Amino acid sequence: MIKDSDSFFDKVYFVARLIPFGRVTSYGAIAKYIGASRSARMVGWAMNNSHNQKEDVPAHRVVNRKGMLTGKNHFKGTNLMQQLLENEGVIIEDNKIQNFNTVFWDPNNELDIL
DNA sequence: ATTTTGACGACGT
DNA sequence: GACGTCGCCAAAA
Repeated sequence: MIKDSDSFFDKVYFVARLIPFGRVTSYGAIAKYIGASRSARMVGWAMNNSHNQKEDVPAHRVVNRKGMLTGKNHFKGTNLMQQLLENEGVIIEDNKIQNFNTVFWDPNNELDIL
């Protein structure tokens, strides 16, 4: 479970790793869940830094609130992020998740069922 | 040390 | 709904 002693970044990584296969969430949703609703940008920054983490973070499952793959240029290839998502059954077209409403996973709504 | 730049998002116009 | 502003705060310049 998340402890208050965990740093902001650690919380972001923790939540990101909880995203189920084939589901996605938004930076803002994560930020809100960890108690920093107005710091969505920091979540994005955390993702950018996620490759430094010991355990890999499924950063490809995190998009902005519109469901657009704004961070795809931060991945190796030009379409790696999209590839990974489509591999999980997510429909993507023009850098945007088509079935966003169905694959969206909000930790605030679904994680607190624990 | 100061300024700019973002994987963002909520609001106001 | 498109567009501009503002808040947010860590890095890089």
